Amino acid sequence: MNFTIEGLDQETGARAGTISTAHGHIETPIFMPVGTGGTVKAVHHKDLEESIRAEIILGNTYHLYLRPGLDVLTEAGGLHRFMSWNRPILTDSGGYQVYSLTHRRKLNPEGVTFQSHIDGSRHFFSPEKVIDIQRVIGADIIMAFDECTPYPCGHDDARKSMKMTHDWLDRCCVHFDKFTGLYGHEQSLFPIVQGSTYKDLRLDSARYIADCNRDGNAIGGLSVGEPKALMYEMTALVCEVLPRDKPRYLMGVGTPENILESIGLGVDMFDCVMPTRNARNGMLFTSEGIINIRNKKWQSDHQPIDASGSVYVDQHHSRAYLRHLFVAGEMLGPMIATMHNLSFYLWLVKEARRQILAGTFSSWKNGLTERLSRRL
RNA sequence: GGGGGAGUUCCAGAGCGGUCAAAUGGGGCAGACUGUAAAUCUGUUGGCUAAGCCUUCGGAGGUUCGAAUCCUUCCUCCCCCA
Repeated sequence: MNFTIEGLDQETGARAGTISTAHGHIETPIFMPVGTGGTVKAVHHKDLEESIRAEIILGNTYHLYLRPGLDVLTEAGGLHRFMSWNRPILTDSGGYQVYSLTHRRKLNPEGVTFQSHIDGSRHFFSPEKVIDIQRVIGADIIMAFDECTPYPCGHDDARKSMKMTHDWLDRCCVHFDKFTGLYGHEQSLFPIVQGSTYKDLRLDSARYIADCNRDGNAIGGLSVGEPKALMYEMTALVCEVLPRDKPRYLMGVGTPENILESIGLGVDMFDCVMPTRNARNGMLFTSEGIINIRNKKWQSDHQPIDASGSVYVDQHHSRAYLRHLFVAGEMLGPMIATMHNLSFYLWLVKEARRQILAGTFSSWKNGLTERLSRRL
C-alpha cells in the first residue's frame, strides 16, 4: 500500500491524498460505506460503483466469520470474489463488537469469547485468530483487534483497556508479519489508537500506535456517545502525534458535520453506518439540511428529492413519491434513500478534497456546516 | 316466519357495576440512530381556559351513590333453521 499527499490546506490540518492498494486507488479524504455482512445494505454493487462511486467499502470480521463462515469464503477465494467487488475492502476486526455486543461476550487478556447473536454458539477471538480470519477474508486493509471502550469510562479502566489493546496490537503485528496473504495480493494492517476521552492516554496510545510503523493508523473509541467537542479534542490531539505521511482513519465517524470537522483536523478516512442505517429509517442528509421523509409535510412536495444532488434518484424522484414508498413500507424507499445518502457522503468528501486542492477548504467548510444540521 | 349472536375511542379487538378516556395490535403523528444483533427502537394518538374539567363505548329511556358494563325499548348487522 502506498500513500501520497497531493495537497494541504493552509488554515487547517486538512490533506488531499491518494492511497494505492492492490484493488485500486482511493482518493482521500474518503468515506467508506459500511458493508458489514458482505453487502452495503439495500444497495446493489452496480449502483455502488457507477452511481455512488464508492471507492472502498467495509466488511466485518465477526459477522463474516459467523456467516457465511470461513469455509465458504475460502472456497470463493476471499470476499472480493465471493461478493464480486473488485475495488478495495477494509475489514473491521470485531473490536466494535467487543463494545456493541458487550452483553454477549467475555473478555480476558487472551482474547474475547463471543456468544453468537445468531445461534448462541460460543466463539473465541484472539488477536492471532482475528488476523487469520482477515487473511481468509482477504481485505486490502485489515484492522488490529482492539477493545472499543464505552463512554463514559473511568481513567483507570480506560488505561487498563488501552494497555490490553496495545498488547493485542503487538500480537496482531507479530502474527501478521509471520505469514503473507492467501490470494496473492497485499494486505495492510492498521493499528488503532484508544484511550477513551483522556488526553494523557490518547497521547500515550497515539505514540504507541505510531511506533508500530504500519501503512496507516486508525483512531477508535470515539463517537460512542461523548460530546462532539470532546471527540474533536481527542482527534486533534491524536492527529498531532500520528505520522503525517500515512493515512489516518477515524473509525465510526460520523455525521456530515463530524466528517468535515475531522477532515480539518487531518483525518483522511471515515466510515459510519449513519448514511445507510438512517436512510433505511427515513432520514436523508442533504447540503441544505436533514429531511425526515416520513413527515407529513412532504406528502405533496413534488420537488426532486435533492435538487443539488448528483445521483440520479435525486433528480428523478420527488419527495412526495419517496415519502409514499416509506409510508407504504415499500422496499424501494430504503433503497432510494440509501443511494441518496451514500452519494451525498461521497460528494461531501470529494468536494472537500476539491476545496483542499483549491485552497478554499476552510471557508467552504464553515459555510456548509451551518446548513448541514438544519431540519428541513 | 322461528332460533341465536353482535354493535366499544381512526381500524381490528379486549373490557362486562367503581381502580375506564377505556388493554393489546394496526394505522396516524413525531423523535432517536456515529468501526450495523437495526427495513430497528422510542414517544404520542377524544377535547379543553389541563395536577382539574367536559364529551365519548349503536339510539332513547330506566335501575344505582356510581353504568361501556344491569333492565326496557328502538335501530343496524351477522349466523342457523324453515
